Amino acid sequence: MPAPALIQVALDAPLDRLFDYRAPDATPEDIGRRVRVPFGPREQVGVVVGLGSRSEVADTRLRDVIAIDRALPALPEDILQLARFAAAYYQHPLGQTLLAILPPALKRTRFRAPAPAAYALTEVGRAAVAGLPARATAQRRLAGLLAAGAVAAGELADLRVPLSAWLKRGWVAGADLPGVDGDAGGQPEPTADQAAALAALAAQPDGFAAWLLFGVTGSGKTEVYLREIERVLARGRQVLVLLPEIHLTPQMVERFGRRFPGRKLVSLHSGLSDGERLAAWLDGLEGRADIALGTRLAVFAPLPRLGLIVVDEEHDASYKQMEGLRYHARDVAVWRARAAGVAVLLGSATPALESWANARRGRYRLLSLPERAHADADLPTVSLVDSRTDKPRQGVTEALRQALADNLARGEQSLVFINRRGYAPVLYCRACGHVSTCPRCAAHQVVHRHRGGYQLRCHHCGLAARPPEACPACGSLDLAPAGQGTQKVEDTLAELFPAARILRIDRDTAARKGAFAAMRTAVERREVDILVGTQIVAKGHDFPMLTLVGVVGADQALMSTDFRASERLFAQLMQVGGRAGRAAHAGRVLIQTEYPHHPLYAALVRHDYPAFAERTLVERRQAEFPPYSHQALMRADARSMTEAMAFLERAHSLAEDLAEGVLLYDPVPALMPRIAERERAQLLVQSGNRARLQAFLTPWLARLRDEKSAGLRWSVDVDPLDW
DNA sequence: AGCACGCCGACT
DNA sequence: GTCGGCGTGCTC
Repeated sequence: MPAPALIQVALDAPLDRLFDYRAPDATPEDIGRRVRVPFGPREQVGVVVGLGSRSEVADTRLRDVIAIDRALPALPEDILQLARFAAAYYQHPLGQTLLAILPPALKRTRFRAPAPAAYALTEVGRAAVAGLPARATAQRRLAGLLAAGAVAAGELADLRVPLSAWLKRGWVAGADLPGVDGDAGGQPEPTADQAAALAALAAQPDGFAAWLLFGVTGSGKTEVYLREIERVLARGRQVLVLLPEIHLTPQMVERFGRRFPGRKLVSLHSGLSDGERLAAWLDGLEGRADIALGTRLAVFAPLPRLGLIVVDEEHDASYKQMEGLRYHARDVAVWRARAAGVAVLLGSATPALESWANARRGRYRLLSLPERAHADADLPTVSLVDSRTDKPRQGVTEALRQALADNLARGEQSLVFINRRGYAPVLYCRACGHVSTCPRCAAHQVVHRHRGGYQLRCHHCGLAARPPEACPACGSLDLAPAGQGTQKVEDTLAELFPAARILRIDRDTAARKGAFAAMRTAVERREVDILVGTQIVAKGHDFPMLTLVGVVGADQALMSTDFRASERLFAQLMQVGGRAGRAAHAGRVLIQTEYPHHPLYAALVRHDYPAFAERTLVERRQAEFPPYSHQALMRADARSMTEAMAFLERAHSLAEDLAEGVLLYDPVPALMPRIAERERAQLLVQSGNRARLQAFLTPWLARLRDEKSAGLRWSVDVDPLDW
C-alpha cells in the first residue's frame, strides 16, 4: 500500500505556516493549483505549494482536500518563487501573499468557468435579430451594438438581462476581444537622444539588466518604451508595463493599442470588473496576451513568455502598497526581471533617490533624454515670486494675479496648483488662538465648503462636524478659517476674475466615477480658463493650451519632518510644471515662496534634477538615511499610548541580542500620534546592509508572534516610504 | 482573519 | 430564568 499522499496548502490566514491535507490523487502537476479545503468550521480556497507523504500533524487531525481545480492552469513556478520572495522580504505570510495576487474571481470557493471577455452574434442570432419587434427596445439596442462584430463584456453591462436571454437561446456566444485598429505607420522619427537610448538597449546581450531612463517631461520616454517593446514583441516575448494610477491606464491602453495593431493587449487594475480582471489575467497566464499594462499588483501577473518589464514614473509612491503585503512594485519588478533573466526599464523625469543612487553605483544603467522631443516645445520658464515682498492677498500674489489676467486676455488656459484640499486648513479663534481639532485624532479639522455654509472635516478619520458658533475654549464669536485650500483659492479667483470659467479638481470633486474623464474633456474642449487643483491634476495629462502654472503653498513641504518631503516636493513641482506648454505654446511656471533662495527652488528653476539629487544624497549620506541605509518600521497602535509604547519597548528588548549590525532606535510616538481614537507609536530599525536587516527581522518577528496583548495591533513595513 | 466556546449583566 | 457582551484559542 502506497504512503498516504499529502499536499501542502497555503491559505489566506495571518499564520506564517502551511497546512497539510490528504489528497490521494495529487500529482506534481498540481503544485500551483487552487484547492478547496475545510479549514476550521468553514471552507477556504488555497494554493498547493508542495507534495509530501509525512506530516508533523497527527494523522487523526489531517483532513481531506475537497477539490483541486484542474480546469485552470496552475500558477507557474516563477510566480510561486516571486511570491515566496515577496512574502519573505516583506515579512508577510506566504498564504496571504499568494491569495493576494490571485484575481478576486479565483478566491471564491465556487469554482466556475470564467466569463467571456467579449460577446458576438452567432449565425442563428444574426438571422433572428432581424425580426425583432420595434417595442423590444433593449434587444434592438443590443443588436445594434453587436451588429459590427464582437463587443467587450464591460460595454454591455447595462444590457445583461437581454444578453443572458440571448445566450440561452444561442443568439450570442463568448468571443475574444476585438483588436484595436492602429496606424503603426504614423510613428515619429526618434530624436538623437531617443536613438542613442534605443541603441544602448539593443546592444545589451540577452539576460537581466536594469535601466534607468531619465528624461524630462515631454522628452519622449514613452516613445523609447514603445520601440523597445516592439523589438521584444518581435522576438515572440510578452511585455509587462507598470503604471502608477488607474486613471492613467485608459489613455495608455489606447496609445499602445494604436501602436501595436494585431497584438493582444490586456490591462490589469482594480477598476475592472471581476470578470474582466480574470479574463485579462488568464490571457496573460495562458500566453495569449502580448502586452500586459497594469498598476502595481500587475507585477505579479503570470506571463510565461515574459521578455521585458517597463516601470513608468518609477519614483511614484503609489507603487508602494501601504497595507497587508507592503511591497514596492518597482523593487519587485527588478527582482522578477533578474529571476527571469530579462531587462527592466525604469522611467522618470525625477527618479527616486534610491534609483538615482543605484544608477550612480552602476547597478542600473543610466539612459538620459535631456531634450524635449518637439523641437518647438521648450521647457517652461520657472520663476519664483517672493511672497515676503509681494504679499499674497487671499493666497494670491500680485505677480500671479497679473500673469493669470494676461493669460485670460490671451485666451490661454492656466492651472493653479495647491496641495491642500478643502477651504482652509484650520478654523482659528482670533481671541485666544484656539484651533479646531478632531475629537478622535491628533489632527486639525479642515474647513470645507458645504451646502452654502461650512463644515469641519478630519482628513485622517473622515469625521465631519458642524462648525461651532463660538470658540469652544474661550467662548469668543471671532472664529475664522485660516490659510488656503483649493476651495478658497477657487473663490478668490472667482472674485478676481468674474468672467473666467474656473474648474476645481481634487479628491473631493474627482471622487465620483467618470468625473475625472469629464473634467479632462472640459479642459480639452477649452470650456475652462483656470484649473485649480491638488497633485491629482499634476499626473500625466497633456493640456496643449495650458501655458501658465501657478504654485501656491509649496513651502509647507519644506517644513516637514519627513526626510523624503523635499524629494516628493521636487518631483511634484517638476511634474506640475511639465503641464505647462507641451505643444507649440511656451509655458511659464510661477512659484510663490518665502524662500526664493532655497536650493530646491534654485535647482527647479534650472530644471536641474541631477543637482537636486546630488545635494540631497549628500544630506542622506550624512544622516545615514536611505539609500545609504535600509529601514524597517514597526508600527503599533492601541487604546492608550502607554500600551502601544510598552509593546514596542518589549519588542526592543527582544531584539537586543539579535541586532548585530542593525541599529535599533527607541520607540517613539508616531508623527500622527492618534487616529480614530487609536494611539500610535513606532520603532525604527536600520542597517547599512540589506541582508543583515533581513537576517535580523525574521527571527525577531517570530519571537513577537507569541507575544499577546489584547487590543494591540502591530505591523512591520520593510522599506517604508512614509511615517 | 474568522469563528466557536465560555463566563457575567439587562431583558422579553 | 436566557440573550448577548467580547476575551482567548484554534484552524492541517
